[in-house]
Amino acid sequence: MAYTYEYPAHYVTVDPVIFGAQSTRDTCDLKVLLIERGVAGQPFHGQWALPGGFVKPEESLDAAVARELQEETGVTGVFAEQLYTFGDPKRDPRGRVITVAYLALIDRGRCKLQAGTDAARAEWFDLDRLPPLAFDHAEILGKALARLRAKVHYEPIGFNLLPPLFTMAQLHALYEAVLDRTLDLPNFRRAITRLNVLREGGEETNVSHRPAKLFRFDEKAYGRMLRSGIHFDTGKL
Amino acid sequence: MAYTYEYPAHYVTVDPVIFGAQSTRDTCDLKVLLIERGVAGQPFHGQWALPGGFVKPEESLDAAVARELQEETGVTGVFAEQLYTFGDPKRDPRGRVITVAYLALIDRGRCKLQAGTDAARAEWFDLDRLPPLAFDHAEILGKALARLRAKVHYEPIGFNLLPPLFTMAQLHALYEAVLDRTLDLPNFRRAITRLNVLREGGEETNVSHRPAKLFRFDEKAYGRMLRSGIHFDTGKL
DNA sequence: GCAAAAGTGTTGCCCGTACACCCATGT
DNA sequence: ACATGGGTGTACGGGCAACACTTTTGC
Repeated sequence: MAYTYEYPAHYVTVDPVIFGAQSTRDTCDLKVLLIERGVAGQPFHGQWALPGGFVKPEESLDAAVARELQEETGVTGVFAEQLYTFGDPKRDPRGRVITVAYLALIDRGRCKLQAGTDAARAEWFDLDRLPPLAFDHAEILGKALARLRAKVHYEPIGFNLLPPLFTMAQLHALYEAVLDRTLDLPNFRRAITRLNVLREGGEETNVSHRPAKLFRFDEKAYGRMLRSGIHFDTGKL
Repeated sequence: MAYTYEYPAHYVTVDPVIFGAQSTRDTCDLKVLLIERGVAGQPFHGQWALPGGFVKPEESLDAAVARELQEETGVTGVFAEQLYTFGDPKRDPRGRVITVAYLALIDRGRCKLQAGTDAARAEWFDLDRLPPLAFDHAEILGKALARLRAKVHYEPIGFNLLPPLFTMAQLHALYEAVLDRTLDLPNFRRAITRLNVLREGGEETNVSHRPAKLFRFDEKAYGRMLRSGIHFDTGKL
């Protein structure tokens, strides 16, 4: 290396907040993935925490998160976006650790939970029944949930949280779960349709009523929309 | 220290993108503060860059930014919010440096520019006449500008960029400068007034036409609004 | 009185909301 | 035929956009 610095170095971790949805025909429950800290002698032993890990020397932050996500969920290509960086000097009792938090979204149906190296077990938790969390992870989780709710209004979330083919009712149930309030289904349908980011993909079968159309997210159409400068905007939904 | 880690450490810097506005009666120009890298033998010597610096061991990220801002502008209490963290392993040729970028807003009238320890000089640049920037600072600046423009729609920006007392015309000119498009002044006036975050503070004098009312930002009213759960929303302005 | 800039009124239109209503399928 | 959920039509209201209009000062 041609140059070096005369400055102090810091430990840096990434902490993804992983929201997972599981959809049935007309319900959707949204949970968050936590791990139980399993190394005896370490602070917060036995408490629940976000499934983070240290950043390796030659690894970008995004790559570090992708690696952690793969280790925890067994799935690659999980959606994740950077959320906020927490750098209070006292946030880790062992010394200074700066953490870059991420927001990750996944369909729980795709996951095979695997406890990581320093976790006793991994589990999905309801958002209104969270255990006490280690470090400042409660604050991080709060910020992630706020971001998720804000995101709904200007970006096509949900498509990461659902299976590839889904019905309007499922998407509707997901939005209700995320926003924690009811949404008029007819109006929701029109609001989404207006965006032109869905492609039809067949129909339900074997239901004792009119079959629902199935949709898939049209990433190309979404890309075109962004490039053409038109804002994705679901209004107030 | 009771515990230590067996993991690699990283250098961490903060890089504020400092936007500064200068208002006359009916114009407003928005510029960004850059420094010229002044230490011979260091990479990007002689090029322009964001005025960042290393985070000290016992210092929070916010404190590090506040310190940098004070050093560069001579002003304390400058508005700054965290923007994004850039951690590509190759972003600094000397080795791995992770940087936490901040968005800072200030009234240029308050600034006394001071070149920092490793800067030859500091200067305000027009946004459409930027020099080539060192490191990945062009990307950081782009992200900061996008955030500033998005912020306008849901938060009372501008009040950090103007003197304590200002006219509607000045605020209007600022919004036009930030968004880089024209806004109907009568409608703008109503949109702002509806928010109830301004207090009247006298009138202009010595103008050869009807004097404009002067306003100041009412932080208490804004705080009350946030706590009561009402969303600040300027609509599409 | 006139010019110049501050500030108000008015109208049309779009879009979010609420809710009544029709459609397609299995039993 | 009827129950069940999928999907469409319609009418009301609030807010943004455009622009005509009135107000207040200095000269």
